[in-house]
Amino acid sequence: MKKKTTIYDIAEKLNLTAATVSRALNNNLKISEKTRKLVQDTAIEMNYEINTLAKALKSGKSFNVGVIVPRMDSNFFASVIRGIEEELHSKGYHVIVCQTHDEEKLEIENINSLLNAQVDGILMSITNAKSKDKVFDSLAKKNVPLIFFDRRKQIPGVSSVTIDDFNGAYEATKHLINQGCKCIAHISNDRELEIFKNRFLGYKQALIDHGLEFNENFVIESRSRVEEGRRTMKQWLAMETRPDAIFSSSDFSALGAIQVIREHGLKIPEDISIVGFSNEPFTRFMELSISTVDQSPIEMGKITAQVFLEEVSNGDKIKSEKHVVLTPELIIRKSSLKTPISK
Amino acid sequence: MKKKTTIYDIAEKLNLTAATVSRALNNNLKISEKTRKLVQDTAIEMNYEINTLAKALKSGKSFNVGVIVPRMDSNFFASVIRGIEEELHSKGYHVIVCQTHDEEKLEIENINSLLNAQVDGILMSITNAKSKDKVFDSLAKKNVPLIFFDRRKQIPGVSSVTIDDFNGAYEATKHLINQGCKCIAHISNDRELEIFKNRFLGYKQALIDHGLEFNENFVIESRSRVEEGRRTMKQWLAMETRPDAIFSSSDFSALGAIQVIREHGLKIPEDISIVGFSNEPFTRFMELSISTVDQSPIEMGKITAQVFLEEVSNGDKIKSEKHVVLTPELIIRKSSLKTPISK
DNA sequence: TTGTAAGCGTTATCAA
DNA sequence: TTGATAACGCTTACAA
Repeated sequence: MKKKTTIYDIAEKLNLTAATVSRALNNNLKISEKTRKLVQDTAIEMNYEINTLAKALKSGKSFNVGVIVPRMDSNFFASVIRGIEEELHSKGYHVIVCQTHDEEKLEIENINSLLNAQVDGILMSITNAKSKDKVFDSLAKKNVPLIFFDRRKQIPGVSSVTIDDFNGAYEATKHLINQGCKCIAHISNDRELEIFKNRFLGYKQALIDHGLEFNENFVIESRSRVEEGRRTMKQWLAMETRPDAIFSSSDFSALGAIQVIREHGLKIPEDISIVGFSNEPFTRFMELSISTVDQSPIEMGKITAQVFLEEVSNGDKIKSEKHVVLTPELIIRKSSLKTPISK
Repeated sequence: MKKKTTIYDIAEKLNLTAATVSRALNNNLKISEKTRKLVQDTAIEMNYEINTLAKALKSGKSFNVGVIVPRMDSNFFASVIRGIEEELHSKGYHVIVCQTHDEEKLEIENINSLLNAQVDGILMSITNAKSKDKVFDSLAKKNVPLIFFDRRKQIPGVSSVTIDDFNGAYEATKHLINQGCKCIAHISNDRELEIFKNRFLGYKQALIDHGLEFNENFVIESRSRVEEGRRTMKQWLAMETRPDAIFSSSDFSALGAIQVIREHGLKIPEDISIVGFSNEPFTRFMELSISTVDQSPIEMGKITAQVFLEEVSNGDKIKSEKHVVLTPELIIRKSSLKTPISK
């Protein structure tokens, strides 16, 4: 029970040749119905299973794709990955997931080792936009499709799937303004990355459009983590005039801000209103549910996978970028609703 | 810039043979220092990169391992995976992650498609213990190492890495008893799975050891999800005598229980005390922080990977099971501390 | 120390 | 419709 059956074993048993067996197994070619049936039946009988490694060597395709995310213990990325998997499994692809933990070094390592694993493509949410062009160049040279989702970077020839972050941020900020907030602060993040730049711009534009003053002191960049949200909020509470609302580019830093606000004895949403970003499950489950912006991650994953499949099927044709932009949805919860809806 | 350089290209350029190049590249063998250096230098110069597919075909190893988890958007599983990755990357392995979403059908599909992807081993946390022996048999037949972590099943010859769930549950329950709770309910889960059986047994034993009555009505099986915790808690609150403490086998269902308790106007921990399991980050971040049991997931991942590596290096020797059991740590927070420590 | 040649399991091309 | 053969890129006895 050790050795695996190959097409040669089947061929031998049926007095055929491996080529014929291969054809019969792959259906499509010119093969008599009789031998096809015969081959397929004995294949089952002999427990034959194709050796994907051999097939991969021959075809030059591994049917593995790499997915690189900053982390996978957030609902957002886990859901994107799920979407990717659902779309790709049925096409025979497998997904190798790597985490960067927001470390550029790990990101580069991941790309290289995925290349080394002969993946047919890399779908990624970039961690850090600075000067990684060398790695991306080598991807291009090797003709390995690269597709960004969510956190992207402008690279000629590289497609992306994102949401309309500007709009999501604009609507969130507008909502806070409608709630009567006058001094809205923004927890931003590395604005070298488009998503954070756009969230910032949407926030700023909403202020301007509604006649509120934009104040640089009320925008701080921090990473998407609870501790960073805490740090940022502390800075603002130490200022002489404190904000009366926070629009955070991340649910995690929003949560950190909420903790600090409460520790200072302030009330949410009365004293300070909050809106986060991503619709992480905990925003719904908190005693004080958190308003946020949903990014339809599963759909994002599926579409990313589809874009990848398109690029693969296009093969060596002239590369063309494709940019899909999904529409975000503002979800209003307790943390920003000053006039509660009656139960 | 299309075609990749192979060892033949290098051989040709240096008037050597592919075999020599291969040897020079793989260091170890008998090769003159001179040619080795020469080969390695030109390899770099020509941008040579080994074709892992060919190597895999030849060696019969893909250097991919499959990891199957119920879900990866929980900190616990994400951290285990991280541990596995950290340990395995340095050995040249890649990790293919699959989620079962607690569906047995998906689990079987995942196993099969990982086998199809020629993985060198499967590390998994099983979803459902019932009658899957066929799949596991085929793993054994193919000589693909299988290692369970956390959620395991007793299969002869299969190693596992778990925590001492009995002890974790015992300590958690004892803590509730020490807090003065008399009627402690237990949110269990599929007890076909050892971890849940053991948590149940630890809970029960703690009751018995401390002279409390064990009542079957206060043990309900539910899946590890917020909604399920809600459902379970509602059942208990509808009973004539309600519990004064809950020990949940999952942080997620503990959270659901907490929501329902509050919706009924009851106070935590005064009216009902709660302890969860897994130390998910949200248990720490809640306004009402949740007591829980830490399972050191990263270490669990690393050890699981080590056990895998051992099995691989053992090769075809007689199989022997190995069972590593880690010690859990009870973390006491607000949800179960009736006499708060002074700040 | 290096070369020769076979083989890993498939598929594609050409011929029969 | 089927067979023979080469090729994918690498490793490894065996020979030289």
